[in-house]
Amino acid sequence: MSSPRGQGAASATAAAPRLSYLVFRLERRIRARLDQALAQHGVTTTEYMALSELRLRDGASSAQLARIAFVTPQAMNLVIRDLEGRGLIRREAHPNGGRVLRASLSRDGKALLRRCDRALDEIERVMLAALEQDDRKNLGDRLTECAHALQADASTTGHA
Amino acid sequence: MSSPRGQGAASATAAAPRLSYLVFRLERRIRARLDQALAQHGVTTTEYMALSELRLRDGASSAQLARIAFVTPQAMNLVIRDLEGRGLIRREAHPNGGRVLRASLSRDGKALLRRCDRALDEIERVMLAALEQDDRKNLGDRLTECAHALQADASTTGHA
DNA sequence: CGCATATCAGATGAACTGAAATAT
DNA sequence: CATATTTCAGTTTATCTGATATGC
Repeated sequence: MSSPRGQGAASATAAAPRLSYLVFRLERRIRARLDQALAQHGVTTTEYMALSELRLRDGASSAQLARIAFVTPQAMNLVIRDLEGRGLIRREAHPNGGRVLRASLSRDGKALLRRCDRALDEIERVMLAALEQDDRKNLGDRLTECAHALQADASTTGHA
Repeated sequence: MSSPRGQGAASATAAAPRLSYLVFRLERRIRARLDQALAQHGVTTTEYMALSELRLRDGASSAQLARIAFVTPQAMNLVIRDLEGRGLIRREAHPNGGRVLRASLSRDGKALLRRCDRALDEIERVMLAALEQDDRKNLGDRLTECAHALQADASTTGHA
């Protein structure tokens, strides 16, 4: 692959990459590095995501987190119970009753989350080197808007 | 500092979500819908990504695609050979020799890719409903910059 | 021979489906 | 009883690691 192929005016590619494709590709890139970095802290990326979500929604139940993350309650439960067993989160019965267990970050969990954040910050430092501060905020806002649009809209897909 | 907005003391949330986290979350949302949509065309999201990458880099080898996607050559080879068996791509020996097999989209592959694109466009229509045209282009450009920063920089990880 | 590609084979992990127990 | 959460058990799928063959 040493010779630069003469595609000519190939820049005008027939089909532009979809935004989703760009999201997938970037996710793959970040994940490859994050997996490696988090392993040094004894956490998987999935666990880190669960902990992060718990920071945003303290007291969420396993079932709630599952819906947020678009996985089955069983899958999330495995993660949550494991995190609990390692003392990174705590769970207590919901005041309103039911079988609901409200999960929240423990002291150790918060500390670990901070360490993971720093590892991720280092990755993002490289990733965002070329972006101005305004661009970063803008990027975050757009990503959030997109995620919300897909979350709220489950009805439009084909729900009666 | 074009504006005195700053985080101030107002929305001084404990910890702002990292951009990577927003990327992960959005990827999860898109994927949940895309998996379902693509299944109707008999394609997995991984396969769709491989086909899309092949559209951008016609004639790439399986090993090349693996590096781009950050997976092992074995994993990519399984996908590629399966796609070949289904007549969606074709492979031919590299003119320069070696064992390299240059892969390219077949007629059926291109047609399928178009159908998948349309399914994805429908998802993106919902996802991007709130974004102006300029925002979309900007979002795409930023995502691309980020991905490139992480691709080229594999060496910087350990050094300064 | 060294190196890269392609491919065969087994091992692993993270998700899923199904079913059961608990609690209002 | 109906519903929702949690949890147990088995299964599938997609990846990985290891090893082998081929071709400069």
